[in-house]
Order: sequence, then structure tokens, then C-alpha cells
Amino acid sequence: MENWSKASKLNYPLRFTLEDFVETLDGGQAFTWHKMPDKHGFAEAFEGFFSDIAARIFLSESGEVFASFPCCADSKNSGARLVEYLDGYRDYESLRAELPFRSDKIIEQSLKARPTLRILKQTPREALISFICSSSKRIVQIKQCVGLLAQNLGEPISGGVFSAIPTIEAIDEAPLEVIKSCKLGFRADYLKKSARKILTDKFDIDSLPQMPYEDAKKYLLSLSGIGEKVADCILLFGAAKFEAFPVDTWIKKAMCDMYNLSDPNEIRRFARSHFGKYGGYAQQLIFAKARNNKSK
DNA sequence: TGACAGGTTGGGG
DNA sequence: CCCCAACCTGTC
Repeated sequence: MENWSKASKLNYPLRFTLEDFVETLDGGQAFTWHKMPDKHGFAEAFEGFFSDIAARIFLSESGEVFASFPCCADSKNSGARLVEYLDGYRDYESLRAELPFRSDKIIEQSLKARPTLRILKQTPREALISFICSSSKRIVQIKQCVGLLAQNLGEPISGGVFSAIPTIEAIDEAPLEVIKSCKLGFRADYLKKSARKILTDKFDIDSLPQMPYEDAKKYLLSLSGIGEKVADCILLFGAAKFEAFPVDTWIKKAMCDMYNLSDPNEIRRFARSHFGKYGGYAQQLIFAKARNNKSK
């Protein structure tokens, strides 16, 4: 049994529609959030963690975000960190205005359908480890892997039952069997090899956000288990590189249906020229649209 | 019950 | 270069 602080409104204006709230936290950007069966009177509630902070995040009926933290955590600091994690300080209105909504009906429509979609600001480490786990897996399975890695190899987070996503060092030091036991399957080798290479190279993954997109991507592609798609996910969700345009099977299908493009390289080239520097945000709009259509 | 997963790798053509 | 089987293992 753990004690959580009373849910309080974030001290920074941040609004979501119910759908965008769920899509942002549970649509495949991050894998550490679980819907709470007991919503504590809110419209929606998630429990989980980011970085080294455990949290419960609530959405009120009116679209405001509330949060609570384990009792012994520094709620004020955690709240500020949560706003940062939700990319709260970015001006999404300006960003969205940069997309070609005037010439592109799909973008125009998606912007209307997803008025408050955001890109989570995870750490490079969280994104790197999560997305190496993600290949050829469903979201529920990725969540399971990431959860097990955290439980087995991560630093416990103060005040809660959660542990953080492990460090690169912890991955490197762990026996392969332990990584395998986190249900990674063939991805266990990828993860261990990548961790080893990062340490051997003395590469500071925390520098990824400061690196030019092309350089950062080139380095990620040199790691095991990281191809074009995973590299772009790490850069978009873990390094705030909005020009990254991850091309997965959903996007492939959507881009084929909507723009008549099928080759991934062609899709990336088109994305860069057509969507511009915030292509990654367009990708999330299209991704949400594609998955939404599918589930109906 | 068996294909098939939000992908990458490495070998063969 | 492109093609594609193989990779673990839980889901559908």
C-alpha cells in the first residue's frame, strides 16, 4: 500500500480532449502508463512513471490536467517535471500552424480531429530502451517488456512501487538471461549489444537532443536493433527532433491510402518536403487517424 | 491452432 | 542494392 497526494491541477495551463489525452499517453509514444480502473471521479486516469518520477495523471471533464504523486515525493518539483514531460512549455498552436493545412485536406482534417495532441518529452534513455523493445510487438507487449526491465534492472523510484527504466550501465552489466526474462526475445541481444557499444564509444545519449538530427540518427543507426523506424521514434519521442518521421506499418498503409506512396524512403523524402520541420507531429496526426480508422 | 505482430539483421540473388 | 527468412513469444 502506498499513499498518494491529493490530485491537484498542474500549475501550468495544459488542456487535452479526452481522446488526445489517451492517444498521447497510451498511443505508442511511451510504454509506462496504465489506465486506472478507478478514475477517482475524473474523466480519465493513468498511473505510471517517467524518468525517476512516479505519477498519476488525471483529466477532468473540462479537459484540465491534474496529477498526484507518492506522498514522500516533492510534489511541486514533480509537477513541474510533469509539465515538461507533457511538453507543456511548447507552443503547439504555432507548431500546428506550420503544417500545410491549407493545401492538404488530410492535415486540415486531422488537426481538427486532434486539437490537443502532444509529443511526450521522454529522456533519450527511456526512448532508446523502449523502442529497441518495440520491434514487431504490440503496444501491450512492449509495455510488459518495459515494465519488467524497470522492475528487474531499474532504480526504485522513491515512494512507490515503480522503478525507473534501467540505465545503459545496468543493461550492460545484466546477464543476458536476465534481459531475456523480461520477455524481450531476440531483442535482448540487440539491447545488450547496443548498451555495450554506447559505453565502448563513450557516447553520451543525453547529448542526442543537442545534436543535429542527421548526426544523431546516424549514430543511432550504428547501434544494434535500431533501424530507420526505431531511430526516428527515439529522436522524435526522446530527443524532441520534430523532423523525425517514423515510418512503421501503420504509416506505410496510411501514406499509401492517402498520398499513394509505398516506399519508405520515398515516404520520408515526401514527409520532409511536404510536412516540413514538424513532420513528426504530422506523423502522429496521421498515425492517430490510421489507428482510429482501423479500430472502428 | 497457427499466423502474425507499430522491425532489424544478414545472407543470397 | 533489393528481397526475405529468421528472430522470441504473446496475442488474436
